[in-house]
Amino acid sequence: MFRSGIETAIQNALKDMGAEDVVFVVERPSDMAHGDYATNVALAAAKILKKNPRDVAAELQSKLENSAGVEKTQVAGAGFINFYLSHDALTTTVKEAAEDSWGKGNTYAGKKVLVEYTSPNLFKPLHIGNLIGNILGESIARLFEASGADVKRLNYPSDIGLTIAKGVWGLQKHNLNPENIAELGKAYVLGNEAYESSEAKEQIEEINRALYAGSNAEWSTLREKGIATSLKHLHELCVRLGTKGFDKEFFESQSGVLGQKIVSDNIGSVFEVSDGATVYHGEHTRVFLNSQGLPTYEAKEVGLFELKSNAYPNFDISITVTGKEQTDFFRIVFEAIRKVFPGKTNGKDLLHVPTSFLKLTTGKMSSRLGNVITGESLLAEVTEAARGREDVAVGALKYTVLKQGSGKDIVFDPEKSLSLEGDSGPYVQYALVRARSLLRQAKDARMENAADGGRSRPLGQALPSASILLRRSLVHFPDVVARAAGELEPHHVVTYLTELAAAFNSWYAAERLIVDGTVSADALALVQAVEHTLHCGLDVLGIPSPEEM
RNA sequence: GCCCUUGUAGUUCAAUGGAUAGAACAGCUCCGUCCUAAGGAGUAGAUGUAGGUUCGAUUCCUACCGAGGGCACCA
Repeated sequence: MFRSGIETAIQNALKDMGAEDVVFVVERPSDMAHGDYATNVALAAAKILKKNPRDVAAELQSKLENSAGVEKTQVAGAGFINFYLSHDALTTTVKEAAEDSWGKGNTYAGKKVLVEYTSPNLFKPLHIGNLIGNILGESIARLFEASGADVKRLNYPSDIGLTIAKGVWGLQKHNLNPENIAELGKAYVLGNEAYESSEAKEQIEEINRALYAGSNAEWSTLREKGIATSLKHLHELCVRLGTKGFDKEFFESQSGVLGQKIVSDNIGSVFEVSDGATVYHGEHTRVFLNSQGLPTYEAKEVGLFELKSNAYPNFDISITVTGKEQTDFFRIVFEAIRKVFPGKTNGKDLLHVPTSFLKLTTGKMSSRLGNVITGESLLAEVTEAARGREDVAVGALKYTVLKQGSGKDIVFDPEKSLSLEGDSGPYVQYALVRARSLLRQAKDARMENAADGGRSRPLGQALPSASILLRRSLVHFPDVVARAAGELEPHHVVTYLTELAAAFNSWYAAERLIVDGTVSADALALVQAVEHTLHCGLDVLGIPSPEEM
């Protein structure tokens, strides 16, 4: 990593100049013409040293010229110092990029990170919102793994409550089969309609109470069968989406009972009774136990924390990925949890990562259940558009979800389906497929050690060749992964991969790897580096890497 | 009413307080004896409004306008 070397060199130079406390960055310049790294240190130090920024830059420049891997430095603009990597440094990077350790950082080494995501309402058909949470959570889990953390994947399905009661009512009333996922979904929709129209409101509430109490064997059996069917279906869909298995699943039926007890035990210290309900007064007041003494979603979160922290007492970071409408809710609930469990939460991060809403424009999906587009029908629809390739469809879907910052709405037109060209998952997958195809064919070619054509390019002159641009893009992959993990923002990886794929496609159009049955060692190493980087990048996003398309 | 998030090309998204605001789709031009055209090259097009802080603001602050969400027994 040349960047950290440059940072250290700058810090030493600052010390010489008596300006140690200057806050500066070494970053990738927005334009490659400005070099491979740039720093604003002179601009930041100028004020403290009471000198002209360009003079400070010139002074620093002379002290930085011999940084590792740097061929040339340059003072530019208002006082930026630009660094150009040497040919040897790029060659070293290309070699490193083909190794297993590429893109594997250690910024979270030794940390235990819990990522809770997907967490559907069992009985309800899996909708697009569940899919988005699953996609984002999986990528965050993989980013932390790539950064050295010990990651535990957690799923927190809702297996008790009004939703389940509605489903049980529908199963019984309409004599539907709880072991058939389609009939189960239908039962929920019918139950929901009946509840909304108050046709069966009281019956369903009675079922709900009986399920909590376990007092009706027939209803409880329907519930258990439905849960088993629903979970099985969820796990199958996770496999299709490429989610690694969950390490643990916690259920609301467990967290509710626990939460109820913990909240009751903390009345007076953390919670108060108000109008018969047990509440927490934070930024605003939230009800943890309703006036019947039953746990609300809030109390269940308290119970869930107890379950999580008992299973993983040494965790460092606990991440919950859910819809962004719950942002305020979690702010207050985490605050309450910290008061209930000061010892267990001290020094630990409790984070909520909001998922986007998927806003549908006009248009219909071919199969619907109730008024909701199911995850499966969406996947089927996109697979059809992807010429029958589910791996390409999963790539397209995940790319669309992950390409923007989390929590920002995704506008989606089901008629147009998802983009399969340009800035899209298949675009990156296709670049990888091309690289793999080249590597397969290169096995039969003769190897030559001829130097790459860009070697003697005089800096600052002529347009850099496609292969030079490609090498210079490769350098930044580890930084991008580290930043994405630190910010919980997979979209940085998406943006980077698209740029790398574009640079590779330009190279592919401009230059040939195999000429008259021979390949150059340099060029082959470059293709191997690109192949490996694209693969690692897609892997961190949870997007499949196809062999051919 | 209070709180949170958000406003960038016709559209969908980028841009840790920095240099000429990047892509893609749609539009208009080109590229097919050649490693997979789900590709490549070119062209045109954007920071909601008004102030402020700063050497420098899409980014930070204030107000206004627009959009989404939340605010007591749902999850």
